[in-house]
Amino acid sequence: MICLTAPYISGFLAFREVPFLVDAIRRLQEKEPTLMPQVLLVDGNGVLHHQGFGVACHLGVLTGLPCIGVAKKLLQVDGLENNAVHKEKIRLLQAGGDTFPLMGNSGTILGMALKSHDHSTKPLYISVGHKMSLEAAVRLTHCCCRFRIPEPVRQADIRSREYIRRTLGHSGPPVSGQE
DNA sequence: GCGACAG
DNA sequence: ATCTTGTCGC
Repeated sequence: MICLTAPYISGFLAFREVPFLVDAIRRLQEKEPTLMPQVLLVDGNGVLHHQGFGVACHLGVLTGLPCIGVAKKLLQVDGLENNAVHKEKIRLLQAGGDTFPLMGNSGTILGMALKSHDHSTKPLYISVGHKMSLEAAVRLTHCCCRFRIPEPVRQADIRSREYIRRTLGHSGPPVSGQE
C-alpha cells in the first residue's frame, strides 16, 4: 500500500509516480532478484515529452533498466497534434504492427504511432525511455499485444484495480487507478 | 469563454 | 484518470 502525495499534472507524471515505481523495483531486487525484468514497459511517455524526458526516461535512469514509453493518447508536444492530418494517418494504418513516425516541428522523431493489433482503431504512442532504440521498442511492444494494450501494462492495470477493489474498496481514502 | 488534457 | 450506456463477439 502506498500513499500518493503529488497531484497529477500533465507533463509531470514522473514526479507523482516514479518514486513508487523505483521502490517496487528495489523491493523486487531484494525479494525476487531472479524475476528482475530486462526491460520495462512504462504506462506513459519517454522522450515524447515537453522536456524530452517523460516518466519512462526517469524510471530508466533511476533503475538502470531499459524502458519503453507506452502512451494511450498523443501528448501534444513540439507541434505534434491530434488533428485531422494525424487522424488520417491513423486511418491509413492497415495491419497490427503498422506504424508512422511522430516528427515534431524541430525535425526530431519523438516516437511512433503503432497499430497494436489488426482490429485496433486507436494506436499506441511508443517512445524511447532508456537504453533502447525506437525500432526495438516498437517491435517488442507489438510482440506483447494480445489486445490493444500490451499485456504487461494491461495485467498491471487489471491486477492493481482488483487489489484496490479487494482491500480498500469500501473504506479507504480516495486513491485511484494505477498506483 | 477556449484550448489542452501522458496517468 | 473515472463514469456510464449500449453493442458485439466468444
